[in-house]
Amino acid sequence: MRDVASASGVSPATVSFVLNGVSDQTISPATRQRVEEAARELNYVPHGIARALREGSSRIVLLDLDPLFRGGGTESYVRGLEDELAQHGHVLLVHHDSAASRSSMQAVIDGVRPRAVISLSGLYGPERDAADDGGRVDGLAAHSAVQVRHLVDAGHTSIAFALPDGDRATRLSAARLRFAGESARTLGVEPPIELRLPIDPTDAGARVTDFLARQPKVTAIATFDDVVALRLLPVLRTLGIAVPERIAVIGFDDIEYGAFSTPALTSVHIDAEGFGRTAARRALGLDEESTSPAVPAHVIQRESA
Amino acid sequence: MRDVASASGVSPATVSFVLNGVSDQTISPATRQRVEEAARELNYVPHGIARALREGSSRIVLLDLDPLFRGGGTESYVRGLEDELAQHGHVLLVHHDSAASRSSMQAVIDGVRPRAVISLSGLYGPERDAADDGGRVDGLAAHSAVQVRHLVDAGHTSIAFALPDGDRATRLSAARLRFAGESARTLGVEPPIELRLPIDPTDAGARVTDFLARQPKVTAIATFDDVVALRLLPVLRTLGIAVPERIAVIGFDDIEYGAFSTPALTSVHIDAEGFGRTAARRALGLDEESTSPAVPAHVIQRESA
DNA sequence: TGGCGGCACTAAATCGAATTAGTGACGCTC
DNA sequence: GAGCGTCACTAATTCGATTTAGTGCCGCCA
Repeated sequence: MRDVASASGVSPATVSFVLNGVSDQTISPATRQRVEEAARELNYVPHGIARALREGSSRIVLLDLDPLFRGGGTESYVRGLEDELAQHGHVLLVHHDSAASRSSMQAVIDGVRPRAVISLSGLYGPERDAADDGGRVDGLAAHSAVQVRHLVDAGHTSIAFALPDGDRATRLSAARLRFAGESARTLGVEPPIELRLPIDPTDAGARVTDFLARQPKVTAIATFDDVVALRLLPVLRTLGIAVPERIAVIGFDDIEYGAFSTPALTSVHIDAEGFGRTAARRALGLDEESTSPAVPAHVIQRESA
Repeated sequence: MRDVASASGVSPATVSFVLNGVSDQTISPATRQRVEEAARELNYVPHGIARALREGSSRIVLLDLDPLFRGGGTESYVRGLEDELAQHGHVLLVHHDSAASRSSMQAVIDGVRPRAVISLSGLYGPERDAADDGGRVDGLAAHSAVQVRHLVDAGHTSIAFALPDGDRATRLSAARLRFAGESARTLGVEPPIELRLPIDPTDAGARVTDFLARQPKVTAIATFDDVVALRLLPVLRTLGIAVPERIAVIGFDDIEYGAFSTPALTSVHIDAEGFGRTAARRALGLDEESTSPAVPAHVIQRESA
């Protein structure tokens, strides 16, 4: 900045005023132009660290991402966040919160002094004290409702909810199951019955056979996400269970491969990018938290439900 | 820091000396202890931004991650990086380099002044001017060789290399194809013939039928990764092509689901976490770049090859 | 012609740590 | 007992921007 100042024959303070467009300072057009030109000439870029020191926080927004959140629209969510932040001169950085480094989050925060932290990690616990996620969790509830409603509208009254077996995504899938239960209740049907699907297709087949024997009234399965649905479909096929005639299946996320399964997977499309944008705007304090975002979800109707 | 200084009755400089263990300063044990205690008491954490300003760069290492690198061991790679960096007081932050924000990378660098940047994005172009990746690319070449050698050792002399159709991962898959070609040549067989596999299984079936009609001598297919292999297997099954009898298939990455396909997928296991650790050590200048890391790959022999 | 207000800037403090150049006190030697 | 060296610290500068409190100059009015 000092170089720019001396190149344009003014003081560093003036350069700062010009480059930041400080409104309560009067700068003559001539000076303004000289400074701008000098800055361009020397291709000056503000030193983010110095600025952060003075301002108290950097222009970085931190996303605390649990491996839990692989897939499930997170990629789009990140894209939305990043784009929107870039539009306001901020930058998104992701901290991948592996179990080993759980404690490192504080170190990261102390190290970068981010403008805001968006934490998806602690979001599904009972406390919900993490930063605002752009309504993505609330959206999840609303979107679970869309999934269940599609089945109920089609006449199903006894529904199962399939989620992955093992402890990889327990908190998130527990939340989804809860949301599904709530919306079922609102729609006047029984809450979905939990069906944990093992990874091994043989085990899964046994599990499904057993499940359907115990729950003969079940005619539809909503799944945790499309990945589960795409594992479920071949299992049902091997068992000779017709989809959607005997059992209807609806996924969640609308991933690419869903269109190519047999039968093609009906799913719920979620505008994760929109949630990302909202989260960004809220993190920067541009939107009111209270205004609930109208990020819609809709059913992608294909063959399986 | 000033608080710690006055609490322990010394100057800020002394606090800095104590807390950073500056070696060419003599501090009396008594003082040292008083300072350390005061720091603990006030739970003082160094202000990363201020430190970064003084030192010229922050204790952040930036990973520039292209969506290209979804999967394929990247998750483990990140874990390895993060763990190793944490061990040396550094922190990993990931910049998700979406196409829209390609230009934002410079902004990020100016904003955080990272200690090092590890860029996987530009790594497969002809220039290779990006930062050291811990030998992951070179590893990729070596590991491609492992994949091809397994087939050659089993007596195959005419090999295909299956990669995803579409332009999502072109640069990376082109590199893999090249590496496979090189190792085939070294082993004295013809370089693998490219087979692009469309996502739609029907299209894929047609493509494979056509391919095998044109290349009747092909008896084995090495794939870009396990995901491609897991798409290929059902396609071959539908076409009535016996695996591994008529066509052997070997994947790459050793993902979890590979053990549960029919037939179970033979694959190459890669220690991506090890590459991450190496990349971290190199980024911090702890290892020589020249010492080639002995991060091994080995074949996970199952049924498909 | 003295005083006042506004314009267009500048000087200097500030953010929090790291670091260089000292400084006072003490011990030791000749 | 003057001089030197070591020990155990401290004062003050630095990093690069932002920001507050001025300052000099000009014009205008009484």
